[in-house]
Amino acid sequence: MTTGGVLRRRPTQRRSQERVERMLDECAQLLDEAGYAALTTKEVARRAEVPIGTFYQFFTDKQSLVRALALRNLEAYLDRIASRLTAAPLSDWTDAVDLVVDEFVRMKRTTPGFGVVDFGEVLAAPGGPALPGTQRMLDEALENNVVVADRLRSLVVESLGVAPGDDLSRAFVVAVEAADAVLKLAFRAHPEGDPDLIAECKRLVRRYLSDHLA
Amino acid sequence: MTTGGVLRRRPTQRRSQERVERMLDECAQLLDEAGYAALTTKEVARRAEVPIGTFYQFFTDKQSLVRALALRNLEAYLDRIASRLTAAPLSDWTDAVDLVVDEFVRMKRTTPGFGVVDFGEVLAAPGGPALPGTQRMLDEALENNVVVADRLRSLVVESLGVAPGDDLSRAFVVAVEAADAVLKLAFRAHPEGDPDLIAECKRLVRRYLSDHLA
DNA sequence: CGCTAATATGAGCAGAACTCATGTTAGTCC
DNA sequence: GGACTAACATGAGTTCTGCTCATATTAGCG
Repeated sequence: MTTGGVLRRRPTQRRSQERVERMLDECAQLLDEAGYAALTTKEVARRAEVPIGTFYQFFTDKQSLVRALALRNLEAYLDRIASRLTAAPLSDWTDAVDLVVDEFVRMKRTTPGFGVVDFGEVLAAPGGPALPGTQRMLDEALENNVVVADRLRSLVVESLGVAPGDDLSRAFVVAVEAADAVLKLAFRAHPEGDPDLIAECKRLVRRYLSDHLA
Repeated sequence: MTTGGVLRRRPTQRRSQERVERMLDECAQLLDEAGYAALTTKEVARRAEVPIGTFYQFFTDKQSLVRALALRNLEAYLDRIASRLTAAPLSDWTDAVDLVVDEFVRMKRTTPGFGVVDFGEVLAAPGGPALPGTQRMLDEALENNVVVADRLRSLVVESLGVAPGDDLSRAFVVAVEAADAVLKLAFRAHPEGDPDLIAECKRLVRRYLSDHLA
């Protein structure tokens, strides 16, 4: 796990590494139980059996905690996609859509706190939405979904051997953003993910990408 | 303005009505300035020149404030769509996509706090995401985007005279959810809304809906 | 003019995020 | 072993936010 610049200090000793991991686990649990608004640093610390001071040794912030969790989930997701692609390469690009969506659904069902992967507001740069003159760029990779889109694109392109067009990058970003939204809706509508909405999500993405990949 | 069951008590006298309106205005301003996390009830009250006690006379909650604002924006949006449709009926359903998206962009540019129209987490039922056994249903209309989708569908169907299929309802929900996500991305990428992403949003929706409306 | 419901007000309470001064351990070089 | 440094541990305390509530004032109406 890389957990980029998310932590205040990276734990080097075994015990503190375990503690950080435990805090992330409990954070995920609490997010699934009561949502972000009800998430409490004290409760996370209490459940992880860690004093509150230790929490703030490693996380600068409540957001920092959630961001670190999102990053961990995101990497787990991409790793699974990558390994499934190398295990069984694709014959058709439409299979890639199924694979990517199904894996999302699978992780959402099994991985606590997986719903936080996007979480635009929280994960974006601090200070809230675009202060005047700030103009956050796409390629600054502040957006989680943009990162996912980029990795997915390279994985799929590699596995299929397509010519990497320029606008393919943007197309993937759009597709990921849209699919993410529809899948989240599917899980808001039904705890296990509304099957019809999941199917529609695939149809949406296939329809949209067919121009670029057919 | 209807502001459903959002308020703790509906203001009947002129002065309090103005005060509630002023609080919503300042809320919108603050949301655009610093985002939801930095939003403070005290600051809203201070700017609206209303004591904090008065704030809680009308709003049960900080969320209640934001929900009321979202509702106000949402109704303004739908009203504009409706009046534009009656002013100049559509010849082609693809025009409806342009109209709906362009109007969204226009309002996002001009109306403070318009970004809050969806705001899944915040607007959803209190208690965070689906507690075990709760299973929030789509047709409970807790989802703002579902309301928007339904209204848009009836408006477009009416203006075009299409046969209202059963799955058209779900298709509109999916389209609205996806379009909303992509448009928000467009505004995160560029303060005025990235034109390429706006164009892609239209393409996405047209592609997806063509099965249902062609 | 009196009566009721609506409105007004801000000190104060509960609790959350986060700090910091002080103590303890792990690793390393001699 | 001992000495030294950097990583880690700790929880009482500070600050600030959401929100309440007892009490005072006003609007509308017969």
